[in-house]
Amino acid sequence: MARILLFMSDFYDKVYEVVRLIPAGRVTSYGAIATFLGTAQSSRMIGWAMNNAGSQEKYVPAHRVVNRNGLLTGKHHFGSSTVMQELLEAEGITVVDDQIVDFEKHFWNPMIELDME
DNA sequence: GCATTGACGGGTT
DNA sequence: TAACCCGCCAATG
Repeated sequence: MARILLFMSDFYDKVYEVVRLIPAGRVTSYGAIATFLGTAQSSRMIGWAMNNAGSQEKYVPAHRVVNRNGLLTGKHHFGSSTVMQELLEAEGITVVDDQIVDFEKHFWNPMIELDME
């Protein structure tokens, strides 16, 4: 599975692709994606990529991507500050004070989920 | 071209 | 525990 990603050349496309692979009701972190793509040191780029996600033709469930604390740091990029939380809660994730409850429990690790043959 | 600013993360103090 | 600092790289003025 991970092999397919290797065929994609653009870093941003990889990011969007991984994000799209996140199952509903699960979340991951920018760092996890960065690590998975082999650019762990450049986790900031993930956020930058996400900023452009909205202009992508294909939908990118950016609400399933939070920072390593499970904090909804990018919610204000959804137009409304409550959209992100509501989307997550609609998928069965509880959010309190912009913080995902049981973050580790809902955490989706691309390294594990995609690297398994 | 330089300085500043991030949807970040990890290590130090 | 929290504040702080540094690396990383693209975009912006």
